[in-house]
Amino acid sequence: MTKTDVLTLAILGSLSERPLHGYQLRKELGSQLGPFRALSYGSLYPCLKRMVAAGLIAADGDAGDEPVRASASRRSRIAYRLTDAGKAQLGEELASAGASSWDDDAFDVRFSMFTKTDSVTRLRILEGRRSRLAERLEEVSDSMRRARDRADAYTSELQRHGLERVEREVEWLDKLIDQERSAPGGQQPNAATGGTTSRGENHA
Amino acid sequence: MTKTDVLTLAILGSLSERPLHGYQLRKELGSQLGPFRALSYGSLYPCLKRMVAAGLIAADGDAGDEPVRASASRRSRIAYRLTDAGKAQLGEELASAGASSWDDDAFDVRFSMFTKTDSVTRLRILEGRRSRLAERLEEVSDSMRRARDRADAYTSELQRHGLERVEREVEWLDKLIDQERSAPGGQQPNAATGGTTSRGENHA
DNA sequence: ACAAGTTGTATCGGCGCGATACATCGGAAC
DNA sequence: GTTCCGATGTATCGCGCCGATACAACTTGT
Repeated sequence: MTKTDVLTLAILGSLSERPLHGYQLRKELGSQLGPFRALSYGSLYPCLKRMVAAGLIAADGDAGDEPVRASASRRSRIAYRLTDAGKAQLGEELASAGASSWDDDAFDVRFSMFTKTDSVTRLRILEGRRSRLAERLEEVSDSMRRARDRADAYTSELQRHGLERVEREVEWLDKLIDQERSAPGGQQPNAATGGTTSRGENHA
Repeated sequence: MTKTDVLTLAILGSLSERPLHGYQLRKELGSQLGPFRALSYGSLYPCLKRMVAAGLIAADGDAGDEPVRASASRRSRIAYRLTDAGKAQLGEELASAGASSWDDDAFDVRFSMFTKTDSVTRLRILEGRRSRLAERLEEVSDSMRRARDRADAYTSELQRHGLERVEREVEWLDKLIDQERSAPGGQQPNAATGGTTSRGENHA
């Protein structure tokens, strides 16, 4: 119920913009989350099926993507669109900020949908992610201290590098948290939507 | 045959030091590759079974780990040790430097076993990894250039950060490659260990 | 006109993960 | 002294994800 898996959430997000079929969806998500971690069809299509079965999305015969070439026998394609249940689920998910929002695999997805998220939730997720990373920092340095002599130079170097990588991400998050605090409304370079965002309770 | 999967390789490496049972193995590997990506029993035990079936390892009744408390009914544990076939497989794998040595998930494992690897192979793996990362760099900047206006600020920021991360790793590799070139014998980063490191056939 | 590449949907086997279960042992609490 | 908790230890189940693969129709280059 409350356990929307990451891929489902990502698809929900993409389809909220416009209907898409599988192939497009894959490209979209692939480049959204960086070209690495490109999602495979072996996960996509089964996931779409699950979502249809769950009533979150519906399959239309075709996507209204290319207004040109109206008649003739179009290549077979299946366009998916959000149902009301899907929209509801997405909204619910976007408003939430639990541990599942800052796990390794989930954080990127949530972050890439931040324009659809209100400022308070954004901040909560950013901070949650930061504290998760801080835990890791502890674990790694502990582990390095403990293994001081036992570990060979290459293993140590690997750990050192891993530690550094996490430290960098913490710095990145700190920067983002700062920005979010100083401009909670939804201030983005090229999104001039003067919308519904802040009402009442924001600002910690 | 030639397709040794990553977990198998990691286990082969750990067991080459001394016999271990599952629980120890998990800790060992977990801290070797950083405390994150802690390997689960749901993969470990099945993998051990596969390896036994393949003849790479053998199961003894007990590990000779704690010389104290000789008698009595020891807790049930199964110590695994490498067979000759396992040693051969490990040796073969360590001498090889194919694409499977610098994939995302495999590289760390190979790197953490570098003390067991000769200098020429080390350099090949390091350079292979570097060029893989260089490809990614290209892909990401392409993707960012292409999505210039379409992407919202958060998605762009995510991509920018991803790019930076890859750049950092390339720098790290460059440093390592430099060190490896200037001290091919078995010299390690900052290890003043005049100790146990190289014995036997080092230096190609 | 024909080949080659791109778009598009779909499944299969296998593996890794999280959850879970169940036993034993050491030590701390009371 | 006994009771209970947490670490040690082995094992399995379901399920999601991946890589490989197959197949079909459209598009473009030559």
